Amino acid sequence: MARESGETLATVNRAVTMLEMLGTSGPLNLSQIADRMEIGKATASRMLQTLVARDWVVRSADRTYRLGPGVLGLAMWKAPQQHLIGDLRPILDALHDTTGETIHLTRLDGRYVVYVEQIVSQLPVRSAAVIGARSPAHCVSPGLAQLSHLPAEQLAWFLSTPLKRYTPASTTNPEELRRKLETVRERGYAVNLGGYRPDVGGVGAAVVDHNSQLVAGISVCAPVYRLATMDLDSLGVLVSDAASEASRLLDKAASPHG
Amino acid sequence: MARESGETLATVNRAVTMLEMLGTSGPLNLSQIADRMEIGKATASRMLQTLVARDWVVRSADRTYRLGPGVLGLAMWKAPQQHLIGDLRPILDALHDTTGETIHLTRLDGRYVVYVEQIVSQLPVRSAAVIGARSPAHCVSPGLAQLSHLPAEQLAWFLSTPLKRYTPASTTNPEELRRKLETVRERGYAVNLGGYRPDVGGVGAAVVDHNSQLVAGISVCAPVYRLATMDLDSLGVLVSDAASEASRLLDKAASPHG
DNA sequence: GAAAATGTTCCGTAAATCGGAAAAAGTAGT
DNA sequence: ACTACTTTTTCCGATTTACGGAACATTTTC
Repeated sequence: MARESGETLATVNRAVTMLEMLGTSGPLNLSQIADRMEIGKATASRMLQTLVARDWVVRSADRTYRLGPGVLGLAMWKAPQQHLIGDLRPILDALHDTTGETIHLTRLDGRYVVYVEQIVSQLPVRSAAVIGARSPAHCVSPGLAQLSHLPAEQLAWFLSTPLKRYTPASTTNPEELRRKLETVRERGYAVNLGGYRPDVGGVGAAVVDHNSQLVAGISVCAPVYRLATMDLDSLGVLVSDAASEASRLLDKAASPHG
Repeated sequence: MARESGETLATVNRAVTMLEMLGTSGPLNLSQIADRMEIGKATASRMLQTLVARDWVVRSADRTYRLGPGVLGLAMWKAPQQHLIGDLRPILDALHDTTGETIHLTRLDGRYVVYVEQIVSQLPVRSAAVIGARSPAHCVSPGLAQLSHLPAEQLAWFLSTPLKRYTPASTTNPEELRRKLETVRERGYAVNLGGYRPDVGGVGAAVVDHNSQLVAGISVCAPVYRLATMDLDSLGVLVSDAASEASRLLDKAASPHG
């Protein structure tokens, strides 16, 4: 074989081909896989054993193979999240440039928001989260923004279980929270002033897809003392516009596949 | 290295490790990846190039790598496909029992149909496809049935590029094909007699969802000599009814999730 | 139970892959 | 624009790995 630059790894290519085949055509048995890939059964057997050992492929009792939780976990959770971050990064950057504050991208997870991505303020006093960390959705601006887009049944469930108090500014009355969320929904953004950490606040808005399904939250997060000096309406419009822009961007990214 | 049975392929293991790492900790640059995996940078570079070439990894302008649409695609294929086959299997079975011929479930993919599922005839002479294989949409009955449900712009695109001839029975004139598709649309089923393989034909109909969006094609496929002995109108109605039943079933299956 | 089909292990050997070093490309600071 | 530094890519000798045919083992079918 000629040694050319840019050649790709044959074994890796074979593994990718096998996984893609199982994805489009699985379940398949060993002979079918070997035939379609035009490789020896011994070769196919070894590769399948390797992928089975890693839970990337599962073998059933009927001796057929299909994709396993290892790769499906990547495909269904990890890859979409990375795409979300990658696609939305320019919008987060722009919002950070405009405000100079810490920007968060979050997703709603049960009763919490999870911090998926952040751009940290360079100001001397700033607020920052840990990626992967969680905050109670009803106490922070990105949570409120996302809750305001929940389908009614899901919101009813959320409001039916006790709302914990973290600070004097936490909202713990379900009816009060419901009214608050209606305001957030109409206005397009949510404000939190010390609802979870007494000295931390933010302004957040929800990113929804073309079916109005909730995708994520974008928020500007800052020390309360600095938020108090800002025109919160203007900031809210800024964040809400960023979220709308994100929604459009996600639509554009999705539609070529239609 | 000792040659032991049950050893797994080192290169495949490295690729799996890399992809999992990108999923968990991505985006990462080449040096980070090489350090964490304790492999040479040259090795990491080659593997990343391979995965980038297959769209399983994408490289950003900032020289970081993250999971790509290829991995994402595994989930997209897997989820809708599994659902589709499972739900429609009883309808395919019934059609096979009634006709005794080979039944195909296909999806339109660009200018081709892809064979997603099949039930093979037990008659001594039969037609069969390979799951995952493709046939040109304009030359086979499930393709014609699905093309007849394409939105106008997509059909215009399809007709604007040359229609390849595979046999004397292939339709290669765009206006002729357009008229044919109008007939198919009105009638509810398509007939192919040797348009792709000279001795193979079929009768197909399209499965559409509640928004009249194209989902799949169902077809009865048989040797031409046997099709010639059948009442093609009756068969067409049978297939068209099966496709309608499939559409109803998919609606029912879809609405609890709404 | 026998035959056929399918899958696994063994082993010689060709092919593939490795990593260090050199070359190329990219970034940051002045 | 230039320079220094960092990161990535390419080259190539050498080693390792992975290949497939054949033998063997297991499972399925009649």
